[in-house]
Amino acid sequence: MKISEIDIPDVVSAFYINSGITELYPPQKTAIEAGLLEGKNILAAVPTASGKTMLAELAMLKSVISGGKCLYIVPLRALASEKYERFREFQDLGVEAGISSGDLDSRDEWLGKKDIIVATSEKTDSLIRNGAPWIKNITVIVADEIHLVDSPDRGPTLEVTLARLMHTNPDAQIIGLSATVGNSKDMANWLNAQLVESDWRPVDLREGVFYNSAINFIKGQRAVESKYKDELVNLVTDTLQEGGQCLVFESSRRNAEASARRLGQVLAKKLNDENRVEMDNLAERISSTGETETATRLSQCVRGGAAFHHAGLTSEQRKLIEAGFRDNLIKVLSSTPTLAAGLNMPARRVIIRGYKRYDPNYGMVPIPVLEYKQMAGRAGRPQLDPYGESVLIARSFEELQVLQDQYILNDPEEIWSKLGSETALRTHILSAVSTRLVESRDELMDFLGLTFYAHQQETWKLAAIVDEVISFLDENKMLLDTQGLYPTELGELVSRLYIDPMSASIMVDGLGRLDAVKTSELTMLHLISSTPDMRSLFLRSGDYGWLNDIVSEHCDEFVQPGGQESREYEWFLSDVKTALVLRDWISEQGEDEITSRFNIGPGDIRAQADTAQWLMHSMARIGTHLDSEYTDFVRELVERISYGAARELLPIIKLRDIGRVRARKLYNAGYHDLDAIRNVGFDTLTKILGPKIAANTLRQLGVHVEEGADATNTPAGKGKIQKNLIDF
DNA sequence: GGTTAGACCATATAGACAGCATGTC
DNA sequence: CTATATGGTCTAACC
Repeated sequence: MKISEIDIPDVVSAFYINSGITELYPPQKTAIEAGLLEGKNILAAVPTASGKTMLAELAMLKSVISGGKCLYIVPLRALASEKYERFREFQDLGVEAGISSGDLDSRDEWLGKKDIIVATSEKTDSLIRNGAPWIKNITVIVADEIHLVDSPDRGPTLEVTLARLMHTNPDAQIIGLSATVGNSKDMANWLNAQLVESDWRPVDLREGVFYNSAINFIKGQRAVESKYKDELVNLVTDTLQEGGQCLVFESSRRNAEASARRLGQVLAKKLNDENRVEMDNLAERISSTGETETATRLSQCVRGGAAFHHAGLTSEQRKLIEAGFRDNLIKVLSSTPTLAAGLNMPARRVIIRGYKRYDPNYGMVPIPVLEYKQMAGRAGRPQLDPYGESVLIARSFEELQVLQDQYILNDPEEIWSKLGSETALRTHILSAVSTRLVESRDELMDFLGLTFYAHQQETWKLAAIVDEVISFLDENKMLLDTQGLYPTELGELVSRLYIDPMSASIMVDGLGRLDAVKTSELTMLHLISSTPDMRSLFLRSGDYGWLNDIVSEHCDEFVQPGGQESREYEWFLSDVKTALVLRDWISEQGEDEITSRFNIGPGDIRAQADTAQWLMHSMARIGTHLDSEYTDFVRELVERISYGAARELLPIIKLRDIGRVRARKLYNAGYHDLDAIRNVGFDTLTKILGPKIAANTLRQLGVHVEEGADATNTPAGKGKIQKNLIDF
């Protein structure tokens, strides 16, 4: 089927034809035959890279051009950015795209004016809770990676949000995009959608298991030369010699880094020098992302054309690595499952080394088939690779057979709603009551009847948990359970802040008991660290001793001292550990000190600080609501977490270009507030901040700085020349 | 004497959403 | 209730 033959506006078909797409992929054709362009709901359960996004685009563009408005729901912020960048290309068609996720909002005034809005599922939920007026105008809803309703922690949000949208916008077209799963019919049934299911891929995928110097496919073998002792190195060089790239999936950060190091060491000697300059530049840019061990190690790998990728990297480091891999400067990327789902990062050969993952309850468990298929599906770049290869690694003949049966020949699991958990229901019941979506228990059960859970199981199974949750919310004064269900002011606040009602309850309780303890930074940081919304750091065996010392030293500062039972006490200690990272952060400890002291990555510091800031902000709002005398202290901590700075820097740190480091320099030089800085001469300030920043700072404060004053003092254009060298 | 393969033991364990109001080194 | 890869250290075997 050709683009020109389908029922879409001419401008749309012209857009695709101009970008070189004239023919539809088979799954896209099937979707159109199933009514994609006639407003029918569609569930497309097809492999990655088989044109899912474009399938949704066709329906969205058709709708927008006749005055509609679309919502594109994704599971990850990074994916939100990726889709947003793509949809911005529709600007020439007069179609405006917007984005809304925790860290990015459309620069333009209001999402209401946008035609296609990309948002994460939680952000969508939050927008609904906060009553975004444009939601009712939505005509097309796309749910990307909808199989994630199976996820225990985030699936419920997705299904409740979709149920709610179906409820408020019954005429909207729903397009679900899913990986291939065992029970896609169930999901299609829930969405009242036509099921489009296909195994078609634009690049041939060969799935095999490496054993005894060869990749064993179901039919046939491929020998791999054993040049080195290291099997992984052999597998990688085998593909590199052919001109392809490799993606290696590992089960832990440590393994990901170790593999990248080994690969980098070998490849450094083998790589020809055609990209030497660019690679060294990339390595240089990576090492300038921070003076941490992670940055050093990563940079070292990149010099050998290898890299690792995991959540301990800062987002800047991740972006550099992703770009480096796309530009083919990095030949092998060794990654934890960060890259397994979502981002578009294919490679000719995917090596799945860690097919088991540690679970504290069960030990090492094999990953689900669904996850294996997602990783394997990364193999083969459309148009660039003649085929894609995925390789599992076996250490024995028995393992080889098990892996073939278990993964290659096996079908993905069924997905099951995880809405039946107390945690999930707590937040969504509060939301439904707070927004007046439901005003009684019966209405609540009716609403829950629209969820995926209800389509798989009987809702009466939920009744007992629903009762428990309602009495929890009632006891904690977030709703009134009288003749019906009514929200309290606190309940509405908690729902809008988007925190777990359990966290709110811990905060309310903690704020009420501050008078009884010696209230310090640590008190507050530990309080938020003890909420379920904060993911506390892993407790290592060596931590026990020194954490104990700190705890006894500060024992009068904790609102919730550790429980008696050893398991409870361990949780307490890991909360304390988390609080200590945050305390170091707001005490201006260097990144490298924190990362080495706690053995975490630089990205972890940022992630913990981000969450902490959100929770501290929430606690400030709750404090205001309760008229707590500690509210000002909490607000100050919000600021400090945001900048990672001590209290005394707050007056000056809000200046643009001035962060924790430069503010400290200014402070130590004796400039403690804006007035003091305003009165420093340009020359003096230049000695502290350099000419460029000094000039900008003074201009922000309304001081006139002569045009070009900053440029003259720069060693004539030197910076620029170097930059060019670096960039090209 | 120096090197290396293999045994033994200690150690550590994936990811990432949200509020709010605008800009770090 | 469930595991295992890694890397350091030590020992035995080897040239």
